[in-house]
Amino acid sequence: MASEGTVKTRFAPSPTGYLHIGGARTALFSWLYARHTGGKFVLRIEDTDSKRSGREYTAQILDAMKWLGLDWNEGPFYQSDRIDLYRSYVERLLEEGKAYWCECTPELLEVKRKQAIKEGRKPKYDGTCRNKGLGPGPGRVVRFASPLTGITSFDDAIKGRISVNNDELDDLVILRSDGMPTYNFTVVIDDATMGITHVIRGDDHVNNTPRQIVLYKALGFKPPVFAHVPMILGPDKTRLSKRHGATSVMAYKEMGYLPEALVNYLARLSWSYGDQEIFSLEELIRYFDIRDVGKSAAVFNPDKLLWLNHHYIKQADPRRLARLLVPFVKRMGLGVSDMGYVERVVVDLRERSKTLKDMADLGDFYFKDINIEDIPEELRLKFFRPELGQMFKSLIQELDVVDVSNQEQVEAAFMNVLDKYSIKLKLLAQPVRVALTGRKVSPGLFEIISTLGKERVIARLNNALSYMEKLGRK
RNA sequence: GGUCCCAUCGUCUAGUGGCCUAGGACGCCGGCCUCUCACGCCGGUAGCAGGGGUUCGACUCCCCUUGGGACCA
Repeated sequence: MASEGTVKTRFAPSPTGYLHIGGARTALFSWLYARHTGGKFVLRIEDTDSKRSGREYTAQILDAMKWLGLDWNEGPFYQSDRIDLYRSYVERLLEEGKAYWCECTPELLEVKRKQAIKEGRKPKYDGTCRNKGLGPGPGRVVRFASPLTGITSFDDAIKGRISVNNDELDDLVILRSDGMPTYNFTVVIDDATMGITHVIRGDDHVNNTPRQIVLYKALGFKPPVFAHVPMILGPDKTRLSKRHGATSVMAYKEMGYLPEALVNYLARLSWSYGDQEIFSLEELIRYFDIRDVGKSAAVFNPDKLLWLNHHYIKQADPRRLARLLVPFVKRMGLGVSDMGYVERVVVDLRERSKTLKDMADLGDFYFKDINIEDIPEELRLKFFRPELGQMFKSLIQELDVVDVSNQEQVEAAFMNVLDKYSIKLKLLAQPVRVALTGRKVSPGLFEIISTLGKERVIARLNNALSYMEKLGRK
């Protein structure tokens, strides 16, 4: 029960698919505005189109909302539970003469529509049944008697004042012949009866708004504040869709993105706070205001999201990162036992991993044995030269007597070897790296050695050493 | 087609009539750091769609054009 003046926003997805990037941004703005004003945020599932709605999608949407951290104060409400309510309002409009039964068949309407277009007239309902005084009957629908003259306008909190001539408005169907209420009608009933004060939704609803406002008026409801947020576009400047790549929120989770990165990125699409790019959730709540939302559409930029993700990976608490990394490691078929170990791995890897997926890929060697056969032959021949054998042997001896968990001691062990043979670290570094990781690119050597631990390190160095010796004998 | 909306670097944006020789960020390019790759740091590249007004003065206000988007089917 919202007291007078308390903000109440909502997010009302229809469960016809996953929660996508655009929907998530709209939800985020609604949520932020509610949190910013100390108001309430309602979740409502618009599942009246039962043919296209799926219970599994509803669950997915709720999961995605939770993952993003967008919690709701009321709901989720399901429109399918409210059919009787909608019908009672249809009934009321009928009784008050503000709606009427219509027997025009879809086929007839289609003919008329084509005719109208041909003659250059607007293809809208011609009001044939408006004054027939019809009652219910098979195949009949209920239409709202929209005002024929005048102007409907509203002050959009983002776009400014928007006006439309009432003669542009159709006598829209509010109850289908199958007894189901239509979208434009149910939204109005829901938003009004739920006490929504600010309807924050996608730009694509601007044209529906005047139709809804005339309904509000006919029903005696006070229209809420409308705020239409601009679309998110793909690189080709058309509405973001699957063909532009991943658009489902949960797909980003699967790809190894952190929710705070996606939230931060999404918040900065059509919204800004001076020059600031990085926002904690607390800052977003503190600074967000619909007044600062821009009017124009924004192109989704995966590179910038990736940059933000990397930023948050670098910032994240290692314990949390370790926990989040595990599924990605397991997905590669590798096992994880010691979480303390994973934490150290994560610290080694985070500077150079933009996603958790990257981290798992780059750090596979922490979680599996590196046998000689696992190392590409090209690398073996290039780096495991027989003349390095002595140095490897010496390095193994040095490492064997220090505490490798201490990076300074590891470094000192290397220095001893380098001094002994009067060589630069450069000469030894890549061969050792390849021996330990099976690849040319990795975190710093001393870090790796510390993390891997003496046993793994010496085993891998020995593997490389015997390979060198074998090569030398040939 | 009709109606509605939008328009600053490639992209996200700051800018609300003089602070703009248009700022920041991503990306890109160059440099430094360096055991590889990164991180980091330093520097660079690039924009007010076009045309009319209004004004002493327009990125900022108005109009038109162009371009883009959405909705209605």
